[in-house]
Amino acid sequence: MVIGLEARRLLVMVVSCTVEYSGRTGSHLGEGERLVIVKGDGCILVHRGRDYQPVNWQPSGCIIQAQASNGTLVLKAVRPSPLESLTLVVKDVQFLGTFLLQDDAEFILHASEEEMQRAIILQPDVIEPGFKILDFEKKVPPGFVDVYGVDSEGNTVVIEIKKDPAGFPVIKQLLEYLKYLQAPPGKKLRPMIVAPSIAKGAQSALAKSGIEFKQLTLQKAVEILQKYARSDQQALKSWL
Amino acid sequence: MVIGLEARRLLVMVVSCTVEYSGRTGSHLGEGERLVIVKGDGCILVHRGRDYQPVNWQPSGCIIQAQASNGTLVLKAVRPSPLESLTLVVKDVQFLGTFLLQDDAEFILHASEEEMQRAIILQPDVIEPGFKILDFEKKVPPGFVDVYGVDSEGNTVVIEIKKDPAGFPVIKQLLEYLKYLQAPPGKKLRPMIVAPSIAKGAQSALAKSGIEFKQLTLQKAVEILQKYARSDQQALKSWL
DNA sequence: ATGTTTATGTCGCGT
DNA sequence: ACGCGACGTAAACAT
Repeated sequence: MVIGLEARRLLVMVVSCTVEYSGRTGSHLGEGERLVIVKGDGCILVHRGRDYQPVNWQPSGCIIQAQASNGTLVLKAVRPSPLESLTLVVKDVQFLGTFLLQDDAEFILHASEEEMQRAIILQPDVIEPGFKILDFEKKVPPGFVDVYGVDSEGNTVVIEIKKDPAGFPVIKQLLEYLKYLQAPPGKKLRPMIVAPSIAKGAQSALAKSGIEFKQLTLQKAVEILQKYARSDQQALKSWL
Repeated sequence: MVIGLEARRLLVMVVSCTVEYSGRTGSHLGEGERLVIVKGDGCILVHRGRDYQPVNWQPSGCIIQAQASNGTLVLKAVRPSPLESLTLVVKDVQFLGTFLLQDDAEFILHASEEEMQRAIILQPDVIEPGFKILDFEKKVPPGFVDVYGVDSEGNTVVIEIKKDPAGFPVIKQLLEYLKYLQAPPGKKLRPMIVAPSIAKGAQSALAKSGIEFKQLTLQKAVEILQKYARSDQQALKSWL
């Protein structure tokens, strides 16, 4: 008897089983009770009683077959490339249910770096009075300059934004960008890192690099966004 | 009314809910049906109908509170450090169950590097004819030499094993080990990397370093292990 | 189809 | 507690 793994349906079961994995490497898990989830897109998760991550799994896009014989159910999930297979031998089913999840909502992730950028664009003087934006996501060969503008005296300001404490990598990255940028005649090129703080060991390297640092916390950025955007505050006002 | 989140128990529910996350960054997910899992160690997973990974989650070790009011259940999972919170507003419960998973099995992951080492130890001439093992996991100040032996001419061979394509780090590591090793008088010291392949940019560095490269794939290693070990083939013969 | 980069990565280990 | 590297990382994005 073969269980029809209903297309588009979510299969949830609590079972006693063993799990074998073979592929990029291999694993073995003896008998025990686990929560098994099979999703409609052909991925499978085997969860134990603790830990965020499943003890065994197979990502979406693999072929799942199930067959029962002699009172045991064997679930097999094979991923074509890279070739790897997950095999569950189910001895005992404590719970089994299938669900059709009605879920059309859009998932919105607020990338804080993007919000910091938006805050600077909306209110450039958060950097310093008189700062004007010329461009953002400006293309240079190694990547994109987050914000590009001029200060009150006409000097070019090149801003790299970091949501985390600014460390060596961002210093290196910004120095790389500078190779492809230059200030107008008689003006200076002011490289600047905008971040909530400076990483522990990076203070002296930052000083030596000639890069300026301007503190901007996510909280401050959010305040600015709130001030300018009356709509879309729902996600923000539920802080606690 | 507050649901008692039974200690050590696994809570599984299929609900219609909204999810807000705020912490390292933030996210918003409108109403829809999802599978929610709360484990005994205080982690929470919100799964949609597709994809291996949960759409929202909180790792283990966070404080989970639940309160019901006006027909809606609010689940909150707060992680102290880094401070972040996940909030579910549950409108409708399609399924709810709690389970006590009896699971004492040990999870065994076959680290392929270890199996490559075992294959070399079982059959040293997989490296080259006449190669003899003197020691493995041999202690040197910076770490452990994977395999240590002599070739047919009495030269000392120092082997570092990598399961992934050998890159710069392993070259550096092996060179480090060499500082603490020396060949017998009149003999050579032969550093060697054993790996399935050489990483993209590492070819020339490897040549310059004076380190030899011997290809050994996991598959070849497994073949050798199979040849020598008649037992423990169960995990291997169930392919497909 | 393959390679590269990101991530609310998570997790384990060493200091 | 913090920093670092590994992971069967997975997934998105570019080639």
